[in-house]
Amino acid sequence: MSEEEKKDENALIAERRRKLDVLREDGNPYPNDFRRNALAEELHQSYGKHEDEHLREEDVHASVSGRMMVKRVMGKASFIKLQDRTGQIQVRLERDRLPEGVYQSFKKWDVGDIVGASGSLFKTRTGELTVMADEIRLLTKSLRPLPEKFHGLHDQETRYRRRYVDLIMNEDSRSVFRARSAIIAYIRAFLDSQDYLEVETPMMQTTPGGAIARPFKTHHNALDMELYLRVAPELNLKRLTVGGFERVYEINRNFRNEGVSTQHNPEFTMLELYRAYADYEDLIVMIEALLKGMSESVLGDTIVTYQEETYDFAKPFDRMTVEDVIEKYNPDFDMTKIRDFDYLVDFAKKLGIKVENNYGAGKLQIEIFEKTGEDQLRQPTFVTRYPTEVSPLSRKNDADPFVTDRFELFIGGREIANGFSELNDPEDQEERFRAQAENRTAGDDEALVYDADYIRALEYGLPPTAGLGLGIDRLVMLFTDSPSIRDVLLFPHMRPEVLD
RNA sequence: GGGGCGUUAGCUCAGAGGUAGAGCAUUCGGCUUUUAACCGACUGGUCGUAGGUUCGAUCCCUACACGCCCCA
Repeated sequence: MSEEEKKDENALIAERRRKLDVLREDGNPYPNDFRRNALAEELHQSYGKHEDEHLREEDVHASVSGRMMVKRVMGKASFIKLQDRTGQIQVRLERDRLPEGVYQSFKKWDVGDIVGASGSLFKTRTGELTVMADEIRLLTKSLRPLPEKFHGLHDQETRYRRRYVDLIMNEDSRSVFRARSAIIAYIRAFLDSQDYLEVETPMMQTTPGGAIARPFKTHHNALDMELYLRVAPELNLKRLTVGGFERVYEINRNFRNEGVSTQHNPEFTMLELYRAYADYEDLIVMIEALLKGMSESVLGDTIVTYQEETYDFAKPFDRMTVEDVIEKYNPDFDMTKIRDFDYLVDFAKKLGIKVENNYGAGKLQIEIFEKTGEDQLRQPTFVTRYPTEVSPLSRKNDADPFVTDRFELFIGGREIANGFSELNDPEDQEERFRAQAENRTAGDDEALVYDADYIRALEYGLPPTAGLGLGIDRLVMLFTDSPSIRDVLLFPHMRPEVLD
């Protein structure tokens, strides 16, 4: 880069680029032959309690490396702090303990540079464990200044767009993503121990299905065909259950072409699992055990605090039916008319719900439920008996075919999980698809698409099965007390940034 | 899609219709146990973009972009 171009650059970056030029003259400023033998946290664990005198007697040698987050120069000696994946460790540099000229070069290094250092451990007057460097090297020159050390990086937009800077600066952010990883690892261990098989099914599909949602469309050039990004893996996972994989799960991305909000990202992560010879009641038991174990494992406590509310995952969760919820939160509702179409239409309209002409009593119930009850379900609550009309893949209840053997789990007013006994009667499924197709013709572009191969699979025989979907992002929000889904996604969807 | 708020130095933030401010960072000097190190000096800006009003706009008005929050 010419001096001319450097002038146009931010002065701070230009200054560092000049330093880089000097470093290049003396060799490679990006060496890859330094090897550390200790991590910050290990050293604090092993030697944090030792007295200075004791450390000096033992003469413990350590090689550490990481990003230089603090640099305090006091004439001929300095303290720096290196940050590695486990934390920070202080290093002391004294001019006269280092080879000729090293200290002079070090003074030109910047906060943000990646540095490796070796030396003996000691403790400072204030008791901080420190490496007294007898060797120190610059391992990567950083050209861009980090945010200010005290206030850090606060700007939400920059935190999402430059997640790398956010992760360097904010321990809170790092711990959210460690928790996310721990949650997913816990789920895998839990399911693997119960003999579930983890599988991967296509994200690009010719027929999107498995959920009532609008898909993203894309195009395959060589085959010259339209493809859809999946809205759910459900139908494929049940095909595998037909194939004899009696316990399967997939943890991966779904894509839904909807608005973006604090609760919704266009791509999000779901756990879906299917278990043959089980029903939705078995799933309810399983979720309670899963969430209890997860909170113990990830948080070390079964009490989860989210935005000033607390939820106890050690207690059995509340149970209500959809109709119970409508009754509880609509005191003026006449429950003798809970399935009366005309009454439901009037009631819905009074609530300001836009009633489409293909709505039946079941859909109207759900609209009223969502408008008046959903937000109120703060404590973990299984809501059961979802109308058949809005549950096209669920098994009808034997005693009451208006509803299905289905539940959704709500925590903090939000849907976290959705599960049901699967509909394995191919003729019933065919009728449900037809009804959905009619909705689609009527203009509902979220309705299910008729999937003839899925019917064919059911015709071979899907064993009695229970299936569950669990929203990982919302679960992570809950466990990390994050108000926005963007806080738990490493790279949340953003409109493109204009970079010149 | 509608409403509200925001966008000023690398970062965190003040500011007022009349030559743009602080702290930290940078640069230079000093300092061999610092902890937001300290002391001294200096530097750093198309005030989101484009129009408009005005003698004069970063400030007022309009549109747009991006973000945050709420609503559908």
